[in-house]
Amino acid sequence: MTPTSWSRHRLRSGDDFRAVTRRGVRSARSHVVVHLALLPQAPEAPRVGFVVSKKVGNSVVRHRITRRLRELVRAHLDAFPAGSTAVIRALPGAEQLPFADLEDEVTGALGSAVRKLERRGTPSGAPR
RNA sequence: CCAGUCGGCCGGACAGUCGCGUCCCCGCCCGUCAGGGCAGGGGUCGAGGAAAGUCCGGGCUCCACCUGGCACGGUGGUGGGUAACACCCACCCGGAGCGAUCCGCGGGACAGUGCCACAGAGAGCAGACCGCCUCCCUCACCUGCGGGUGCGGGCGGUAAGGGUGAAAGGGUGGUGUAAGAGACCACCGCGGUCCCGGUGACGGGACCGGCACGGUAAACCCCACCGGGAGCAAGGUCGGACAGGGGACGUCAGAGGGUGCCAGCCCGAGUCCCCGGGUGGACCGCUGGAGGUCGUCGGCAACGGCGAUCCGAGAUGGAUGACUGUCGAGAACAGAACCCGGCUUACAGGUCGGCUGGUCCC
RNA sequence: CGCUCCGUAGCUCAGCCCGGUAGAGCAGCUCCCCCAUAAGGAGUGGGUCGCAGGUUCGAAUCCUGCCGGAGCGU
Repeated sequence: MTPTSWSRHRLRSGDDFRAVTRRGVRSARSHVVVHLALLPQAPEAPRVGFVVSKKVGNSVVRHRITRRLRELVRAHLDAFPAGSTAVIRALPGAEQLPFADLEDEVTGALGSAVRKLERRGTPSGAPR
């Protein structure tokens, strides 16, 4: 894998977050939820966004979880289908998890989300 | 050494690999130039003592620029420090402690108003329930014929004692008295005048008064001093998109505004409301400052003057993570968003120093 | 960034301005009525007044600081 800039894979707009969490498939583990969707007009490179709400902890805890998630997503970028968009949401208690366990939860949830997406067949996000 | 008290400092360190943000250099790409872009390489720097809560004070920016009175809010011993403060330092007073030291919203209750429940006789120009005492009346008893004692009743005196209460109109001791009482005396307290010390809060002394004037102002209030409003989403530059319609008031005899009201002064040709539509980009502000360190001088200190030296974040969906190794070892609270000075609150562990009390040794 | 409001019984709220007794409705429990249930009637328990300091003789109430929860403006 050629070195790439992380900023190409970032998800920023609130509209994109809403589109993925509403139309995409969802797969959960005990401390993490993965939403995945194939949106129209999406670029070839997969994009990922994070949601860590205030219920998870204070600012330090939320930042630490976001950094860990970003780090392990960067290591597993090739696990995301081309052209897909993902949102990973952390649940309360995630800061207690060792990094390796968090990695298992995210990759496991991502795997089942990909299978769900393939079973659905047609690209989701089609207009109603 | 033990116990205590006050203050300062640290807030895991080092090394390696991968990864992120700012800035600089190189490289590559676009462009006629100006310049712009990048996924490559190298270097530099990269959260806190509270970055927090947003409780005060300022800087900065804008508001047609800001005066006076009222209202509202804040501050509240004195003197300093400071850009300023509700902060800091020193001192005074009161309280706690053997002490070092700590705590105090610490002006005014003879400008006025209000409140002081329950209990209690009486609670604000107070008051006689029990008690104590003089005198008078009835009755009984004793008698040395002057009177005395006792039960009951009455007119009074009395704030020493009991009892109520947070608080009962100076305290303690004596003189005095029928019993009592600042009625009188001593000391203490209180008030006044004068003298001395101090910049001052205040302290000390002498004399006089002779007790009159309870508490509450974090109750209304009075006094002194302070406060124009909004906030970096301030404000500005560039670029882009769209669609306009209706109503109210007004254009110098002037709507409206100067963020409470009135007056003064000033600005002034547009202002406000409703329906509908569009944008929601980039850049500046943006970090070099009441800055840190060291020396020296002034000051009890807070702090200030001078000189030298250093540059220590600047994001914009918001940068610090992953793995490994070593070390008196897995440790706390916690993440900048315009900046600074404070306050308050949270906090594992460690470390240094001053002082106090006790014990032991020389 | 700038503000506002609210924490009182299991639940929904009074009481706070102007300090002395904490109260209402529903719910709960006991009894009556009824063959039985609901309804109705009578009675009854239950509150660190969010937390901690302070002012006062005395604080749910006044002051200060925290904690938690809603909401508004830009």
